[in-house]
Amino acid sequence: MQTSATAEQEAPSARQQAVLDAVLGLMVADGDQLTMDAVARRASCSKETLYKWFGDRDGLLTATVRWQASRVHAGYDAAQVLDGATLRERLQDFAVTWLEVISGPTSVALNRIAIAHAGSHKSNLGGIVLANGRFAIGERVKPVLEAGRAAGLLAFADSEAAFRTFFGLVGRDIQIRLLLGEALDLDADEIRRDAGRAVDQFLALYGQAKP
Amino acid sequence: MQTSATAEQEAPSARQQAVLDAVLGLMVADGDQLTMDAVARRASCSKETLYKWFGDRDGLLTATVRWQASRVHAGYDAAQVLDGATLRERLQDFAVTWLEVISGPTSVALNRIAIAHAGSHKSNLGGIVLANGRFAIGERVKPVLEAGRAAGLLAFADSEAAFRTFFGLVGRDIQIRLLLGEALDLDADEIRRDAGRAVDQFLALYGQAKP
DNA sequence: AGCGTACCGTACCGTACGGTACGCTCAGTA
DNA sequence: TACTGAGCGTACCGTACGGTACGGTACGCT
Repeated sequence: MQTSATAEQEAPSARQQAVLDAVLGLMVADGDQLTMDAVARRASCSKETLYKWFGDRDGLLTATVRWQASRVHAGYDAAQVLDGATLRERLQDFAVTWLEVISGPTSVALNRIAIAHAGSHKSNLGGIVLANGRFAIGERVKPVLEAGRAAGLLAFADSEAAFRTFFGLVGRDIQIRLLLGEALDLDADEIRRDAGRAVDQFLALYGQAKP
Repeated sequence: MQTSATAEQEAPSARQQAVLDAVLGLMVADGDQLTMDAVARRASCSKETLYKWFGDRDGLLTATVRWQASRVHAGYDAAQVLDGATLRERLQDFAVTWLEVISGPTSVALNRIAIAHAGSHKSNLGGIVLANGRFAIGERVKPVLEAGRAAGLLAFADSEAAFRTFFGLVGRDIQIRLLLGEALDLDADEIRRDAGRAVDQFLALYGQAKP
């Protein structure tokens, strides 16, 4: 039996990671040049090895998406008691991180691939990207919101709905514009300002003065 | 000289429109079955005619995007003096329309194609989609916002920034989730509720009691 | 009637790409 | 040294698809 890094959920070996990085590199460099030949050439490996490791093209893409996803997750530090400044800071961090992710070339390229794939329903990259992007951050933000509510700093009924508003205030039209090819490069300063504005707006909508 | 519906900006003939509708139908039905053969078959026309009319595959796609765009635009009724109820109503209309558009299968399919295309930079469908989607609605909403400000109902410095916030509050995570393949069908009721919530939030952020 | 034009249907061509086969090298092992 | 297996490079196969060519038909126009 060969070592498929797709069917089973084994972590890819170092060599395999290098291959997946090559795939990411190609995606970023030129989205539609993403052929098995090109991958093999760039990764200096043989196509046969690619097929042995990843099964087929879809398996390679899936493994790549998972590999990238595995790098994005940071620690889930559970929030304890919050004061207003800490809450603001935590939200600001999330907003900055999210804006950095979605405006990064890797994320743009990966989302393009996954979206193109979502049209033809085989092996849903879209689901994986959603699970590790939009939903993963939701699961990380919602506890913070709930801690904020527990501390009397926020008021909302449904944390999912509150998070979605936060998401909208942070992302606005940025992701769709990038995906559709607009240049639009955000520097760190602009991201910080954007994140700050989003947090201010969110707190204006959901915050309440501590009684 | 042949009648190219691409190079020049002539409106497509009725027959050509039928062809473009066939393309849209194929896009919606099965995104990656979008081959020139399939289009010709579905439109009951010959491939040669397709090439004569649209130049090449890209030209056909471009014409299709333009054709769909030409159908979305509604009238630009200039806003005069606004009272609070009218402003809210206008914003609600925009929000409902926008949500209907982005959640429609045609929009999803078209955006998928355009986004996939945006990876490989030839003939930017992405630009056309942006111009006729995100930016077109921006140009329609901003005058309303400015009229609202003129009437003392809204307060903001930058109408573009205010619009982007509105855009984020309305769209939130819906478009990206749909593009990535989540099922997520919104019925008319949910859209109306969503739009209402977004407008409430927007007014909470930017509204001001009339002095 | 004769001719041109527009178009349909279909056959065809070239190429790019997913997937496979095979020979070669080289490290590890006994 | 001989054997094994992993993996590189390359050649190869089949097919799908973009694009072209061509015969046939319907409909003007003169």
